[in-house]
Amino acid sequence: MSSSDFSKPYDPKDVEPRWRARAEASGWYAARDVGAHEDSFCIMIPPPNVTGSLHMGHALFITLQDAMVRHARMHGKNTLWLPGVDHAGIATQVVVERELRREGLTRHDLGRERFIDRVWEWKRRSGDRIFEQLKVMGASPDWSRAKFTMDPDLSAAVREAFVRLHEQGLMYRANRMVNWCPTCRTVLSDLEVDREEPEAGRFNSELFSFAYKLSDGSGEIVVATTRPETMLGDLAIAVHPDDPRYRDLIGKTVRHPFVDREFPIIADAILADPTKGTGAVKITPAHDFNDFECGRRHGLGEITILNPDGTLNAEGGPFAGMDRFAAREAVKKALEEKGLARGSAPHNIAYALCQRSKDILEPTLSPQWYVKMQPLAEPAVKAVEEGRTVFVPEEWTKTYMHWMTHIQDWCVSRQLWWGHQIPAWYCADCGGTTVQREDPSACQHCGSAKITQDEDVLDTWFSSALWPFSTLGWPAETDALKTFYPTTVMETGYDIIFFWVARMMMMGIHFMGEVPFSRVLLHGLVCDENGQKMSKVKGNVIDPLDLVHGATVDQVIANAVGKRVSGDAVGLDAADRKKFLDAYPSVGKLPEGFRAFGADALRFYLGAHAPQSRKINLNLSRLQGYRDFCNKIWNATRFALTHIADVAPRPTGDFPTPHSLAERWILSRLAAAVEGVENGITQFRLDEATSAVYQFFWYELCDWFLELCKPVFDAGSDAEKASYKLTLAHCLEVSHRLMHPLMPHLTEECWSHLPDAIRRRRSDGVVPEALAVAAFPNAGDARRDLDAERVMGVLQDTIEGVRRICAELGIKPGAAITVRLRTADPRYAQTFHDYEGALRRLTRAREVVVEAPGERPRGVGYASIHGVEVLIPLAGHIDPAKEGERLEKDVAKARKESDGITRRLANANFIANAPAEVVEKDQARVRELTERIERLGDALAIVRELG
RNA sequence: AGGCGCGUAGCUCAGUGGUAGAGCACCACCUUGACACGGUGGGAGUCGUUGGUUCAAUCCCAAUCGCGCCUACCA
Repeated sequence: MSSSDFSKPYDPKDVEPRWRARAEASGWYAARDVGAHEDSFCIMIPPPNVTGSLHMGHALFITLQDAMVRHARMHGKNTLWLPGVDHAGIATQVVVERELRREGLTRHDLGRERFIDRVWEWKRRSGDRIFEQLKVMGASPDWSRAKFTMDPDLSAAVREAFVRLHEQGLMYRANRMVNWCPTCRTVLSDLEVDREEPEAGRFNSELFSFAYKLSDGSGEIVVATTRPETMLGDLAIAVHPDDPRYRDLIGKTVRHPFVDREFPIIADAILADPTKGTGAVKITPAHDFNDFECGRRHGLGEITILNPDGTLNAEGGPFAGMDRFAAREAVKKALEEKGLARGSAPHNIAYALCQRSKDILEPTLSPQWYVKMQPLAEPAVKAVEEGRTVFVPEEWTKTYMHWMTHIQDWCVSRQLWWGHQIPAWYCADCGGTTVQREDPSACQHCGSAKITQDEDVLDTWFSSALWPFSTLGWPAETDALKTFYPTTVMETGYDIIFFWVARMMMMGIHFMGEVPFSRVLLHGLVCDENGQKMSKVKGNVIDPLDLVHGATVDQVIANAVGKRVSGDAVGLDAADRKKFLDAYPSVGKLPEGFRAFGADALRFYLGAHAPQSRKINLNLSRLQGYRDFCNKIWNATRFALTHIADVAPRPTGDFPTPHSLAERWILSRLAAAVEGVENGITQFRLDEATSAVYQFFWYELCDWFLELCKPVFDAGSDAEKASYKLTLAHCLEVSHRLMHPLMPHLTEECWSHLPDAIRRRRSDGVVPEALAVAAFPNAGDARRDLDAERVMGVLQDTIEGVRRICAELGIKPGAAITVRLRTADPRYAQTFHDYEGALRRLTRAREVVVEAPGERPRGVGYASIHGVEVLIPLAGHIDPAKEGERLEKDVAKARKESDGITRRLANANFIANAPAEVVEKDQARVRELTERIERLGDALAIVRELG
């Protein structure tokens, strides 16, 4: 067995790579194509971009999905987590073009074929890097099924989908207004457009006014624009029909000052708004969405003035060849010179920017392919209305519905080279379009061989929309599809509901006849400590791998601002450091830099946040806390192993028969933890799962049960020892299985060290090869025992009471004290007797005496807990002033609580309306408090006499 | 402009119609043979503000302030 020697401190750098290697050599994560859907569990990994490297968003989805997947697998489900990467059209092409630019080349220098070869080469070089990084995080997908959206089979699925949609009249080509990016030289879908709002209190543009002279020489009409250069494409001026300023001008024409053109002043109540600008709008049908509509309404035609690169074409007349921004200034200047300028005013517009290049987009007229959305959207809306697909958290349902019911046709063609080329061929002879599955050799319509394929490729999201079934072999009717479609869960970020989730819903229902997944789980964004989105510009990006492997603060900052330098972090300046430290104040508390927190600690940390919160603000000191928890698990296991090597086998198929109160108690708490984790994982509340297990393991198993084991191991009878050993070993073993979906590496390592006798066997009696393929804990592993919890609670509170007296009276831990416990309850008395050794050990008392209630001697530290009186005689040592202060504090606390409840009980309306159990609980509590106050009062009186 | 979300301890976050919880941080004590990446004890919040519903509101409703996100428009 490859395992550590359990050398002292926990070291993830040692543990994690070893288990990663073992997992890779194993078949643990393989799913089976059984052809039957029952008992299957399937999640499709949201495919990261080939260009990408691991970021916090990936780390988060790996944590959430892997926990669900491991949990399902351990429950014996036929579990498929299918990994893959996306070709990410624009993103990848941009990266490769950037690389070319460093060699002084553009893609046009290479030509389409050689450029695509180049991208493939780049993909081969770096394409699997993201998988390696997923492995570092401990992800457990079925690697043998890894897919790439440009694989031959997935490309065939894309073409099949395109052709079918075309045959069904749902895929069509149209000449419409689109958002054009002059830098990327492609059209973008509405979703790929970013809006840049102006900063508060600042103007980002100006509204420039100028006059058109009327053709008949009778005057002029003044229009206003933020884009003066577009006037070169103007074909009308629109005014509101009821606007008295312009009513008489309707029907007249104006003369263009720079090109030989006359055009009319028209009435358009839809577009013209008398309250805006001058009330007269210049109409540029080819370069504005509203103007285009207006132009169509009035049959104005369109004049395109821009080249694809954003320079002006021949229509620009004297301005032809100029860049659009240069042309803007030139047009303004020319208008001034002609005496047509009418001033300008500061103005604000929300620029439409390219998501990739950040360039300002130009609305342009262009022929593109569209998918008709309405017939696809309707069933997808219905599916959610009927609950066949459910969103968690459910408030996203509204967002989905709103978008789906206001949906526009989807522009799916892109003027790129990297992607799935559109399977449409245009005939030079008859002008017809041939769309088919196999590359045609002749025009479908006239038989001509002079056909050329559409140059464009499909939007990346088109192939992504098919992901839940294209990855399972569609369009063939495969066993994989039968087994895993519809998938169980789709887990992803809320930021791609429209891009991806909605489109998968539509395509899944359309092509498969069934929703692609029954639950959509949406997680939030991982942000910096102050809640700011991570970005290179802000300098607050943290690479999860730095957290896993450890790094100096400077290295992390270098990554954050994108100044990754091998070796030293050269080039960092004070501003970079300040930006980063402002974003992460708690880094100041990590003097030795970032330790290797390990993938398990990072997973546990990410899992500890409510997944449905919109933001997860990265807090490094909290992460450190979970790293400490890993160490705690490590050490507890290490301690236990020194005692349980000879543990007896667990009674067949059941949990140990608990002999003592402490054992019954810890098994009961274990049952609670099992329940908490089970519910947490199945209800998409990993935070509740992590907290259940953290609470149990640290505060119950380690702080109490382990400590209660020690006196038994020291001085118990053989039978007692054997029993405690079994219970301890059992709790550990179940804990390891319980925590495995959250912390796969650490738990594998710890579990591998447990004696075979204690490890849960499979139904065939064989010890599983690893936790990854072991059974998840269930009701057979532990049982709640509320009676044990109650009595144990008294013992715990009594011990804590003694400690508090000692701490607050300043009694040194070494002092030889005698603790007297007085109770009239024989059950408690028996418990105190049974745990006399533990009581001494845990309170550091020399002697513990259990006795019946009686007169109180003078000079004692005193407390009253659950009717148990705790007395610590300290004749000679005690400071009456301190003891008095302590008792007064206790009395005040009890009185305050009691008063509050009494006030409530005095309210007749409360008695009449509140549920009976609430009233009874209150009454019982008041009785207890009254008794306590009485006894504390007596004690206080005696102390006052002394003082 | 419309929609959504958030505002709880110094920080990061859970939570509930019955007078509040965690981790970290803080204070004091303890180097006890799993762990100082530890143990013990302690302090700390008028649950953004104002109204309303209720016997009872941090929780439900309304308004308001502050922050964030999304969608749309912008001559």
